[in-house]
Amino acid sequence: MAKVKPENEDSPKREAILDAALELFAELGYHGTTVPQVADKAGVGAGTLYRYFENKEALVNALFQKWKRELARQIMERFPVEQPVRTQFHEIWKRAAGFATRHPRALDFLELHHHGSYLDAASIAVEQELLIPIYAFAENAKRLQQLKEISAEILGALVWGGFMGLVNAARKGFVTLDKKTFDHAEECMWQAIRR
Amino acid sequence: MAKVKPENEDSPKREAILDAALELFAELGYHGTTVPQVADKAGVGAGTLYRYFENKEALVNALFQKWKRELARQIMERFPVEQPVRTQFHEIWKRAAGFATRHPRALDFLELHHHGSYLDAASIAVEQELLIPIYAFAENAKRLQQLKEISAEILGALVWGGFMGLVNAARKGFVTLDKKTFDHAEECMWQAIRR
DNA sequence: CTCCTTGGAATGAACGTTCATTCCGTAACT
DNA sequence: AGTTACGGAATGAACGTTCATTCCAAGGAG
Repeated sequence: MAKVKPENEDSPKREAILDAALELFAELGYHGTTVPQVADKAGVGAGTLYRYFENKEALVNALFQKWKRELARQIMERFPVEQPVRTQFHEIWKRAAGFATRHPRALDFLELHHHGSYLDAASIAVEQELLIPIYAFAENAKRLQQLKEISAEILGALVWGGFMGLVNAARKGFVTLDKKTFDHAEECMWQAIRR
Repeated sequence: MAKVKPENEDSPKREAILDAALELFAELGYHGTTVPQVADKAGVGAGTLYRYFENKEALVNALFQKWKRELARQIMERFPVEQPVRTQFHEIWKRAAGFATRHPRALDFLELHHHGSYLDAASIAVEQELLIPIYAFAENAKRLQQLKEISAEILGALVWGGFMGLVNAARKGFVTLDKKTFDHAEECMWQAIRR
């Protein structure tokens, strides 16, 4: 009755397709990846993919929203609202680092596709889910006179940019993403934004 | 007999093709841009493009090397070797900011294509032209006990990442790349790396 | 239990389209 | 006239997508 797609959520094949697409899109890009390639890697027929996603564009948007939301969730879930600002920053950095080591492909994919004319309005809107609480943290910390008197947007861009710079340097083999690296980098970026 | 290309350097058409390719590759990506699109925007026929570049891949590699070298040149030319470390850092940041405002498309392009399976060995090697002097600056500054005792690779990744984070935030409209923004960001990133 | 029917899930060869590249007639120069 | 540069139609390969067909699990009939 209500079922439009065969298995609207949670289907092993749907997950296999999303996993295969994540690896290929992250490595080859959206236009550099072919649909049969995704189907092959997922172990399904090319036609099957169209039972789960309307087309290639719908697939990349589903993938983008899935991982952007997952990133936002892992960073913001049960955020220690009552803790000191420095502790909160440590928590954000630690969670981002955890995500980077658990899902390196997902970060590559998000970074490579965060602009892209094939992203629809829903995908662009999901950006906000991560940004709003981050900006809220920055504004609050500034009110407590713990951060520099600089716009939350600039501070956020520098911190997130520094983090992604580290991830990119790791992919090129210039650094390794171990605990010591993340700890050093966290201290640097805290000095960058603290008052 | 020896002339393989009609005008091996400096030809108005060659430059027009490179300019058109820069805009399109930066916006649509390598695989998302078609050769006739580049030719149209450059105001030449599709066949003409192949008089100046062996194929699409040679074009994107020429473009990558051109702008990566130009970036390295603008940042490192007549570097104030005798000045204090803080002044040197200011100079690097100022030059990078100047490049970002003069050639925003070039930064977008380099950022979007710095991984990419179509880049050849020569393109990858050009990365070193910027990295080596930057690391030399960091090592020297550390020897003078002006920077944190953290590997030059990490410090470099954070500073460059922060800078690119700013540029990306500007493309999404979260910040504007005026002098005040760059000055604030410079102070932040100096705090990030200073001892 | 075995056989037959049924219908949704899955498939991959085939389709129309689009792409990178080539080819060749024309224009521009020497 | 001879040579080189140019443009854009032509070409074959590769793409995203479709659809006629196969597969398979479940259920009813005997």
